Amino acid sequence: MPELPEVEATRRSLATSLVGALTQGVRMGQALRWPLGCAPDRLVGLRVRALERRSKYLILQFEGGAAVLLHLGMSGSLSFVATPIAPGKHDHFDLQTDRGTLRLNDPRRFGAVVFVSGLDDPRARRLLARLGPEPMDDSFDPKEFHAQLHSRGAAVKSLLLSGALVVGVGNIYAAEALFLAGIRPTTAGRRIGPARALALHLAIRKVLGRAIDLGGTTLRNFSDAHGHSGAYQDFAMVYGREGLPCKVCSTPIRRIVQGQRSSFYCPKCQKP
DNA sequence: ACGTCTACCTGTCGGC
DNA sequence: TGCCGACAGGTAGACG
Repeated sequence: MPELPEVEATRRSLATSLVGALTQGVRMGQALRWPLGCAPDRLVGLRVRALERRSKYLILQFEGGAAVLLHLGMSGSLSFVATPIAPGKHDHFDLQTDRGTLRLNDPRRFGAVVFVSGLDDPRARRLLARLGPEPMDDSFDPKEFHAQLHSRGAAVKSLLLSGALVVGVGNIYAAEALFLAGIRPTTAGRRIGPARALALHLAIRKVLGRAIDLGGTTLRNFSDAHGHSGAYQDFAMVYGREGLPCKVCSTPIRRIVQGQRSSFYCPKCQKP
């Protein structure tokens, strides 16, 4: 589920409730992608200082420097409620605070909750230090983006998903941004000139920005921490629309597989 | 260094 | 009704 807009929607919906809260207890369900990295008790008695986001990781920072990295994987979502109901089959992490309980529900368990003593902790660095630029930051520079694209032979879709050129773009928004930029997902990075690179740079920001404003995309079960669904799926131009007419030119949308993932594109609007 | 593939796990849906 | 395969929003790590 969650790409950058969904993670950001989650962060925004949680920040007010969590910042300043005091942790009081932890409940673990089934194992997630990685072990927590500390005894659960270590998470009790900490004051939340901030809730940040880097790429698709949420970073729950505590006073004193410790932090919890949260990743939602493919199927994770967070909720925050004053008085939680009994945990269900897929509720794998509860963090109880004096203001309510933060709960991670993740049926596929590709998500993760990792405790680190600080952001310079090796475990944190291994996950965060090598990430590409944030799409909405100045560090995501159009000229550098073009230079990186131009130096690679792989398909532009794969390059977007790799997180090396820019982070936060997943399978849905890669398809949507490439449609907006008029570029086929199979186009080799090195075949993309400055003008198309600039168009793609703009398209990535536009698509992600719009999706953030709409609270993300809800395909099956994503919702923010207060249970609100996203609305971006109603505006998708190509994702999940195989065989349906292109909203611009009516040509049927095609689906292909790249790197074991579906890609959707309009063969007329998007040029090789 | 780069590009590609595997593995992790559960649920849902369509076809027979 | 049940079985079976395809597919689903991510990504670290292994391999050539």
